[in-house]
Amino acid sequence: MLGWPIDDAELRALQHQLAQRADLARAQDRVVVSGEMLLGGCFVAFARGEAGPGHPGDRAWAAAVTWHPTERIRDEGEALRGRSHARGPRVARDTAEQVVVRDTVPAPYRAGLLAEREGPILERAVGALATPPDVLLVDATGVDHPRRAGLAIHLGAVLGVPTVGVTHRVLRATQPAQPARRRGSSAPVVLGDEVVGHLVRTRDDAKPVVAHAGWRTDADDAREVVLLASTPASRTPVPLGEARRVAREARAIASGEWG
DNA sequence: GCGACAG
DNA sequence: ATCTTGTCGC
Repeated sequence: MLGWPIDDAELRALQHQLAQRADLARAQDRVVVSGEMLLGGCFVAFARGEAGPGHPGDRAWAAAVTWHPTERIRDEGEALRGRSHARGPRVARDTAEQVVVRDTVPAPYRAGLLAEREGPILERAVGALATPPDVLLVDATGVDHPRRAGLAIHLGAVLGVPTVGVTHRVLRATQPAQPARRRGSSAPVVLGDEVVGHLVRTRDDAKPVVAHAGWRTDADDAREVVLLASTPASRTPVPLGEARRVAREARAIASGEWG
Protein backbone atom coordinates (compact mmCIF):
# COMPACT_ATOMS: atom_id res chain seq x y z
CA MET A 1 0.00 0.00 0.00
CA LEU A 2 2.96 2.32 0.48
CA GLY A 3 4.85 3.07 -2.68
CA TRP A 4 4.71 5.33 -5.73
CA PRO A 5 1.42 5.06 -7.64
CA ILE A 6 1.58 6.09 -11.31
CA ASP A 7 -2.16 6.64 -11.32
CA ASP A 8 -3.33 10.11 -10.25
CA ALA A 9 -6.38 8.92 -8.35
CA GLU A 10 -4.36 6.26 -6.52
CA LEU A 11 -1.68 8.75 -5.53
CA ARG A 12 -4.27 11.22 -4.29
CA ALA A 13 -5.90 8.53 -2.18
CA LEU A 14 -2.54 7.50 -0.77
CA GLN A 15 -1.69 11.12 0.03
CA HIS A 16 -4.85 11.41 2.14
CA GLN A 17 -3.74 8.32 4.09
CA LEU A 18 -0.19 9.59 4.42
CA ALA A 19 -1.44 12.86 5.89
CA GLN A 20 -3.19 10.93 8.66
CA ARG A 21 -0.19 8.71 9.33
CA ALA A 22 2.10 11.71 9.40
CA ASP A 23 -0.05 13.39 12.04
CA LEU A 24 0.17 10.22 14.13
CA ALA A 25 3.92 9.82 13.61
CA ARG A 26 4.42 13.48 14.50
CA ALA A 27 2.47 13.04 17.73
CA GLN A 28 4.02 9.73 18.77
CA ASP A 29 7.52 9.54 17.28
CA ARG A 30 8.80 13.06 16.82
CA VAL A 31 12.52 13.16 16.16
CA VAL A 32 14.81 14.76 18.75
CA VAL A 33 16.78 17.51 17.01
CA SER A 34 20.36 17.95 18.14
CA GLY A 35 23.66 19.20 16.77
CA GLU A 36 25.01 15.65 16.90
CA MET A 37 22.71 14.17 14.33
CA LEU A 38 23.66 12.93 10.88
CA LEU A 39 21.89 15.07 8.29
CA GLY A 40 21.08 13.93 4.78
CA GLY A 41 20.05 15.60 1.56
CA CYS A 42 18.83 14.38 -1.82
CA PHE A 43 18.29 15.97 -5.21
CA VAL A 44 17.27 15.03 -8.77
CA ALA A 45 19.02 16.54 -11.80
CA PHE A 46 17.30 16.05 -15.15
CA ALA A 47 18.95 15.65 -18.53
CA ARG A 48 19.72 19.03 -20.06
CA GLY A 49 17.27 20.16 -22.67
CA GLU A 50 14.29 18.76 -20.84
CA ALA A 51 12.92 22.12 -19.77
CA GLY A 52 9.37 22.70 -18.61
CA PRO A 53 7.30 20.07 -16.78
CA GLY A 54 9.12 17.27 -18.56
CA HIS A 55 7.81 13.95 -19.88
CA PRO A 56 7.62 10.28 -18.92
CA GLY A 57 10.95 8.67 -19.70
CA ASP A 58 13.09 11.72 -18.95
CA ARG A 59 16.59 10.72 -17.90
CA ALA A 60 17.61 11.77 -14.41
CA TRP A 61 20.45 11.51 -11.89
CA ALA A 62 19.60 11.41 -8.19
CA ALA A 63 22.19 11.99 -5.47
CA ALA A 64 22.02 11.45 -1.73
CA VAL A 65 24.61 12.70 0.74
CA THR A 66 25.08 12.63 4.48
CA TRP A 67 26.83 15.31 6.44
CA HIS A 68 27.56 16.01 10.07
CA PRO A 69 26.93 19.57 11.30
CA THR A 70 29.66 19.59 13.96
CA GLU A 71 32.20 16.80 14.08
CA ARG A 72 34.80 16.62 11.37
CA ILE A 73 35.04 13.06 10.16
CA ARG A 74 38.67 12.05 9.82
CA ASP A 75 39.87 8.48 9.38
CA GLU A 76 36.79 6.77 8.03
CA GLY A 77 35.85 9.73 5.95
CA GLU A 78 39.22 10.00 4.30
CA ALA A 79 39.27 6.29 3.53
CA LEU A 80 35.80 6.38 2.04
CA ARG A 81 36.69 9.35 -0.13
CA GLY A 82 39.90 7.85 -1.44
CA ARG A 83 38.36 4.46 -2.17
CA SER A 84 35.10 4.68 -3.94
CA HIS A 85 34.84 7.90 -5.85
CA ALA A 86 38.11 8.25 -7.71
CA ARG A 87 36.53 9.36 -10.99
CA GLY A 88 33.07 10.30 -9.85
CA PRO A 89 31.75 13.60 -8.56
CA ARG A 90 33.96 15.40 -6.07
CA VAL A 91 33.37 14.60 -2.40
CA ALA A 92 33.28 17.64 -0.12
CA ARG A 93 35.56 17.56 2.92
CA ASP A 94 32.83 17.25 5.53
CA THR A 95 30.66 14.80 3.60
CA ALA A 96 30.24 11.46 5.38
CA GLU A 97 28.91 9.55 2.36
CA GLN A 98 27.54 10.25 -1.10
CA VAL A 99 25.85 8.12 -3.73
CA VAL A 100 24.34 8.68 -7.17
CA VAL A 101 21.86 6.62 -9.17
CA ARG A 102 20.74 7.09 -12.77
CA ASP A 103 17.34 6.17 -14.14
CA THR A 104 14.39 7.38 -16.16
CA VAL A 105 11.38 8.92 -14.43
CA PRO A 106 7.79 7.79 -15.08
CA ALA A 107 5.91 11.08 -15.11
CA PRO A 108 6.09 14.81 -15.82
CA TYR A 109 6.01 17.39 -13.06
CA ARG A 110 2.64 18.62 -11.90
CA ALA A 111 2.02 20.65 -8.74
CA GLY A 112 0.66 18.35 -6.04
CA LEU A 113 1.86 15.22 -7.85
CA LEU A 114 5.63 15.66 -7.63
CA ALA A 115 5.89 12.21 -6.03
CA GLU A 116 5.03 10.55 -9.35
CA ARG A 117 8.05 12.13 -11.02
CA GLU A 118 10.72 12.12 -8.31
CA GLY A 119 9.61 9.63 -5.64
CA PRO A 120 10.97 6.37 -7.06
CA ILE A 121 14.43 7.65 -8.02
CA LEU A 122 14.85 9.47 -4.71
CA GLU A 123 13.96 6.33 -2.80
CA ARG A 124 16.63 4.46 -4.75
CA ALA A 125 19.27 7.11 -4.11
CA VAL A 126 18.70 7.40 -0.36
CA GLY A 127 18.36 3.62 -0.12
CA ALA A 128 21.85 3.27 -1.59
CA LEU A 129 23.41 4.96 1.43
CA ALA A 130 25.19 2.51 3.73
CA THR A 131 24.15 4.58 6.75
CA PRO A 132 20.82 6.40 6.58
CA PRO A 133 20.66 9.93 8.01
CA ASP A 134 18.89 10.82 11.25
CA VAL A 135 16.99 13.47 9.31
CA LEU A 136 16.73 13.79 5.53
CA LEU A 137 16.24 17.14 3.78
CA VAL A 138 14.06 16.99 0.67
CA ASP A 139 13.45 19.61 -2.01
CA ALA A 140 9.69 19.53 -1.56
CA THR A 141 6.86 20.57 0.74
CA GLY A 142 5.36 18.54 3.56
CA VAL A 143 1.99 19.44 5.07
CA ASP A 144 1.83 22.48 2.77
CA HIS A 145 0.11 20.49 0.04
CA PRO A 146 -3.41 20.11 -1.44
CA ARG A 147 -3.84 16.84 0.48
CA ARG A 148 -1.42 17.67 3.32
CA ALA A 149 1.13 15.09 2.16
CA GLY A 150 3.88 16.57 -0.01
CA LEU A 151 6.84 14.55 -1.22
CA ALA A 152 8.89 15.21 1.94
CA ILE A 153 6.26 13.34 3.97
CA HIS A 154 5.77 10.64 1.35
CA LEU A 155 9.49 9.89 0.98
CA GLY A 156 9.99 9.79 4.74
CA ALA A 157 7.12 7.36 5.20
CA VAL A 158 8.37 5.04 2.44
CA LEU A 159 11.97 5.07 3.71
CA GLY A 160 11.12 5.09 7.40
CA VAL A 161 13.40 8.10 7.83
CA PRO A 162 12.48 11.44 9.44
CA THR A 163 12.34 14.25 6.88
CA VAL A 164 12.15 18.01 6.56
CA GLY A 165 11.03 19.77 3.39
CA VAL A 166 12.86 22.76 1.92
CA THR A 167 11.50 24.90 -0.91
CA HIS A 168 11.91 28.36 -2.41
CA ARG A 169 8.23 29.20 -1.95
CA VAL A 170 5.03 27.89 -0.44
CA LEU A 171 2.57 25.71 -2.36
CA ARG A 172 -0.84 26.16 -0.76
CA ALA A 173 -0.06 28.02 2.45
CA THR A 174 -0.87 31.70 2.98
CA GLN A 175 1.97 33.91 1.79
CA PRO A 176 4.10 34.26 4.96
CA ALA A 177 5.43 37.52 6.40
CA GLN A 178 9.03 38.50 5.71
CA PRO A 179 11.38 37.49 8.56
CA ALA A 180 13.91 39.99 9.96
CA ARG A 181 17.12 40.38 7.96
CA ARG A 182 19.42 38.43 10.30
CA ARG A 183 20.27 34.72 10.02
CA GLY A 184 18.02 32.78 12.41
CA SER A 185 14.96 34.99 11.98
CA SER A 186 11.80 33.27 10.85
CA ALA A 187 8.09 33.71 10.16
CA PRO A 188 5.39 31.03 10.46
CA VAL A 189 3.92 29.38 7.38
CA VAL A 190 0.20 28.83 7.92
CA LEU A 191 -2.22 26.53 6.10
CA GLY A 192 -5.80 26.74 7.28
CA ASP A 193 -5.44 27.17 11.01
CA GLU A 194 -2.16 25.34 11.56
CA VAL A 195 1.52 26.23 11.35
CA VAL A 196 3.00 23.85 8.78
CA GLY A 197 6.45 25.38 8.45
CA HIS A 198 8.58 28.49 8.78
CA LEU A 199 10.11 30.95 6.38
CA VAL A 200 13.71 30.91 7.61
CA ARG A 201 16.50 33.40 7.06
CA THR A 202 19.54 31.12 6.78
CA ARG A 203 21.95 33.93 5.89
CA ASP A 204 22.03 37.64 6.70
CA ASP A 205 20.14 39.65 4.06
CA ALA A 206 19.67 36.64 1.78
CA LYS A 207 16.30 35.46 0.50
CA PRO A 208 14.76 33.13 3.09
CA VAL A 209 13.93 29.46 2.41
CA VAL A 210 10.77 27.63 3.44
CA ALA A 211 11.27 24.88 6.04
CA HIS A 212 8.39 22.39 5.99
CA ALA A 213 7.19 19.97 8.67
CA GLY A 214 7.73 16.47 7.30
CA TRP A 215 7.82 12.85 8.42
CA ARG A 216 8.22 12.71 12.24
CA THR A 217 9.01 16.45 12.30
CA ASP A 218 6.85 19.49 13.03
CA ALA A 219 7.23 23.09 11.92
CA ASP A 220 9.62 23.97 14.75
CA ASP A 221 11.77 20.89 14.10
CA ALA A 222 11.96 21.89 10.44
CA ARG A 223 13.12 25.37 11.35
CA GLU A 224 15.82 24.03 13.69
CA VAL A 225 17.07 21.42 11.23
CA VAL A 226 17.33 23.95 8.40
CA LEU A 227 19.40 26.26 10.60
CA LEU A 228 21.59 23.35 11.73
CA ALA A 229 22.10 22.33 8.11
CA SER A 230 23.00 25.78 6.82
CA THR A 231 25.95 27.99 7.70
CA PRO A 232 26.55 31.75 7.61
CA ALA A 233 28.22 31.09 4.28
CA SER A 234 25.58 28.85 2.70
CA ARG A 235 22.01 30.00 2.29
CA THR A 236 21.00 26.57 1.01
CA PRO A 237 21.27 23.77 3.59
CA VAL A 238 24.64 22.08 2.95
CA PRO A 239 23.35 18.51 2.41
CA LEU A 240 20.89 19.77 -0.22
CA GLY A 241 23.46 21.91 -1.96
CA GLU A 242 25.94 19.05 -2.03
CA ALA A 243 23.36 16.57 -3.31
CA ARG A 244 22.51 19.04 -6.08
CA ARG A 245 26.15 19.52 -7.04
CA VAL A 246 26.87 15.79 -6.99
CA ALA A 247 23.83 14.95 -9.14
CA ARG A 248 24.73 17.63 -11.68
CA GLU A 249 28.37 16.56 -11.80
CA ALA A 250 27.27 12.98 -12.42
CA ARG A 251 25.11 14.24 -15.27
CA ALA A 252 28.02 16.19 -16.72
CA ILE A 253 30.32 13.15 -16.52
CA ALA A 254 27.74 10.90 -18.20
CA SER A 255 27.18 13.50 -20.91
CA GLY A 256 30.85 13.62 -21.77
CA GLU A 257 31.25 17.17 -20.54
CA TRP A 258 33.97 15.98 -18.23
CA GLY A 259 36.70 14.38 -20.29
C1' DG B 1 -14.84 31.83 -15.22
C1' DC B 2 -9.92 33.12 -13.82
C1' DG B 3 -5.66 32.56 -11.64
C1' DA B 4 -2.37 29.79 -8.88
C1' DC B 5 0.46 26.04 -8.96
C1' DA B 6 6.71 22.18 -4.70
C1' DG B 7 10.47 20.37 -8.60
C1' DA C 1 13.53 21.50 -12.81
C1' DT C 2 16.15 23.71 -17.12
C1' DC C 3 17.10 27.45 -20.54
C1' DT C 4 20.80 31.69 -20.26
C1' DT C 5 23.55 37.42 -20.47
C1' DG C 6 24.56 40.55 -18.03
C1' DT C 7 25.03 42.71 -13.71
C1' DC C 8 25.47 44.02 -8.84
C1' DG C 9 28.36 43.37 -4.62
C1' DC C 10 32.10 41.92 -1.40
